[in-house]
Amino acid sequence: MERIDMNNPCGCEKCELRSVFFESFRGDELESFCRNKQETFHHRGDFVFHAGDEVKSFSYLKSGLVKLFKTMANGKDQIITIAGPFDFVSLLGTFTISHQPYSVSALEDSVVCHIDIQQIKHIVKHNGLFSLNLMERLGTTSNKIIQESMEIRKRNTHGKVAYFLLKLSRDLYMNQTFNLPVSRREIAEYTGMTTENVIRTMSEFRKEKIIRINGREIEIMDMESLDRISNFG
Amino acid sequence: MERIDMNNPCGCEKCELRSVFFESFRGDELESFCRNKQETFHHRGDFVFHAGDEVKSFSYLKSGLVKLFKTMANGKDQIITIAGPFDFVSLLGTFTISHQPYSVSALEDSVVCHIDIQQIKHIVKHNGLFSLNLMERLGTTSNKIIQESMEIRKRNTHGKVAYFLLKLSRDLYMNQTFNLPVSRREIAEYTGMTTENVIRTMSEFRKEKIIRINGREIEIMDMESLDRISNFG
DNA sequence: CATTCACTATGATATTTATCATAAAGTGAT
DNA sequence: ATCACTTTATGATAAATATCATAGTGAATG
Repeated sequence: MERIDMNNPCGCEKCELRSVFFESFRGDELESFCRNKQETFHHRGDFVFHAGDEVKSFSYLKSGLVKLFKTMANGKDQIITIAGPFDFVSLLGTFTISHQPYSVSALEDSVVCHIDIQQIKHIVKHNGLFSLNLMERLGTTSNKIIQESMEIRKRNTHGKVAYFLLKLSRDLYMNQTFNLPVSRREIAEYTGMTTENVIRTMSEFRKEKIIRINGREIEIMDMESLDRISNFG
Repeated sequence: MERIDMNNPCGCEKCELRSVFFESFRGDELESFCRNKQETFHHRGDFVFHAGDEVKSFSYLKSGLVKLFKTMANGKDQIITIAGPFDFVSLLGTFTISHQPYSVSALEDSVVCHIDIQQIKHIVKHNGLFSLNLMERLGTTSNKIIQESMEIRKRNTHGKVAYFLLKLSRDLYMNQTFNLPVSRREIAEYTGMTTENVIRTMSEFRKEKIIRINGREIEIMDMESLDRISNFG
């Protein structure tokens, strides 16, 4: 993890969260916000938080890709969700709990923005528009996680893998060819399957010419079939 | 569904949400709140919301027990969570979405409090302390759902059923003897198993003298074993 | 450059879970 | 009380998934 020293700390012109974090600021709130905002850079594989860490900041992903996960008693990880740019890395619990419930680590080189938790609480308390905007945004995030968890749960192994590949293709990369940001083991941790069955399922998709696999590169060749497997499997 | 006419609309002396809904009110907010708050009564089995209904209010459970669920394409239900007194029935999505993502129905006779969504948004916007309190409370709820979903997912069928029975006994009824508020089919919908396997698993627990079943009444006879099954199954 | 280690891959087998079939018991309505 | 319907129950079988074993591949490291 490296701290980023910025000459322009609030150079967030392209930030999708502008509407939440800036358009509702008043008076000296913006200045105070910029003064306290910190960015950290994390190489692929590095941790952003460890489960159990003290919650000091409210954080969101500026660029890259991270996974939120929990390490179970048997040492295996369980992935809760994968977050992309402008997704919150701290979930809502941040407001009530003192220690991170999940670990967060970088799947790709990532930049995370941290806002001091006390400062966020202060702004929420004193700026209603900001509160409302933040609440809407946080609600969407939590809802998405719950939604996705239900979607994956109801599918069989083929459906789970198809759903995951489609999610990457459609929501994250918006392209039918993309580089898998996760290992087969991580897909297993996310979908609740065994690694072997993820590999087997992807091999079957390959043999049936539904996808093409070239190292980390995946091309969805038969979107219709993959969709059918995702919806009926 | 019956509307309740109250002579004392804000007679919520025992409400656990007092701190969120009252202690942060200022000036005429309390009066306005009481004027607009509505309560509805729902008999066991009745719907509180149907998925797809327009979101008009922000709602929480005053008494009783409800389930939040989704009806899938194949007609089967998937239970997201079971909510008890003072749990929110509207999740966070309420702030962003226009239509209910889930159906809600009463497992026991229930009273639900509804606050006009526009009014809630207005208060959030103008009362920072209320915002912060509400956000904390909503965060806890969402977190609990996500948490629970992960807990269930990682268990095998025996572990799922054991976990569910322990949850009822410990969190909801705080007693090792209680009346099951749900059918075996609903346990299946909540845990993602088949009804037959829920029945079979409970029968096995009965045969092994871990639980006693007498109609709807369940007594956990061997808490230690059930705990072991929940934790290692 | 060799070595180690994680990842991908595949087959054989065991286990778990779902499906199908049947029946008894409970529930609500008339 | 009777009928229709749902829930609980159990067994037999099929299907899905996990486990175990083995090996090739690729990436990182000294």
